[in-house]
Amino acid sequence: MALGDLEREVMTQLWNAGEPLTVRQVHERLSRDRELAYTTVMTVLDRLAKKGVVTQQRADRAYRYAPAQSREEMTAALMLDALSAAPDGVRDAALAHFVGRIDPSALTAAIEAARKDPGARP
Amino acid sequence: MALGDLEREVMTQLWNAGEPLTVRQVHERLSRDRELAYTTVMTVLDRLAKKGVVTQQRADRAYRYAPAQSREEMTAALMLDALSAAPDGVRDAALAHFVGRIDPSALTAAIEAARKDPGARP
DNA sequence: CCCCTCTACGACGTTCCGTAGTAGATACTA
DNA sequence: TAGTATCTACTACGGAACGTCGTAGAGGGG
Repeated sequence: MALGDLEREVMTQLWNAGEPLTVRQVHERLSRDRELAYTTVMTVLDRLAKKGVVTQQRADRAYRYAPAQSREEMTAALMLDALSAAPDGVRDAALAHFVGRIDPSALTAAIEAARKDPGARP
Repeated sequence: MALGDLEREVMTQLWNAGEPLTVRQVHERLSRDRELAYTTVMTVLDRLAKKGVVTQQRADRAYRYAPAQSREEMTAALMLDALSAAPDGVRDAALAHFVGRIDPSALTAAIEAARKDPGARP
């Protein structure tokens, strides 16, 4: 699921917050950098919810929005999407190209981390 | 660079061909499956060229179009884009999630292939 | 009762993309 | 040489996504 620029900024706020935020809270955080109407943030959060990228929970009168996935999960999912777009015969070569471009030590660390963390299985 | 559906189909034809193709050739190949105006294919190829995803070379009167990158390279680049979109602190965890989801043997094969093939260095 | 805060819904401009037509240049052919 | 086929260049149009916001209406607090 590709996100727009503002949608990504909003997601960043939600991820950084670590807890569900209201529209107002997101708006406040974004307003530190840019000037944006309250309803703009509301629309974006609503669209993100309809895409399933964030979840809405009612608390008091206001909704609270939380990311449906962690930033790591979503990033990994996007990488997988890119890889799956290639046909079977190309995937191995594509994967080789990919690993050829990332820091080898980061890769081995990631493999180690993945091996001891069962939290990333389909 | 995200591509549309038809753009991706055109790229597939170019990649499969293994040599630069004219608009007419791409049109013929696509016409085996679907019905499409010649100029539609031309427009798509032109847009792909403007995006830098394919290169144009004039041969005789007609342009010949070739992919700017191999399919493996483009796929790897897209994966890298997804990874780079995450902020520094998240990349390692995202990478761990990613390697946790792909076939481990495919991964080790890719590492092996990347190690002995110098063709994927920045 | 009035105001403040929320959500719901609609709207508008821009950009991207699929799709295609027309015009004009060039080349081949009868 | 006149006509026809082939190419590119330019324009266009409709739909979807997205950034951006306004208004209407419901409900709580002073």
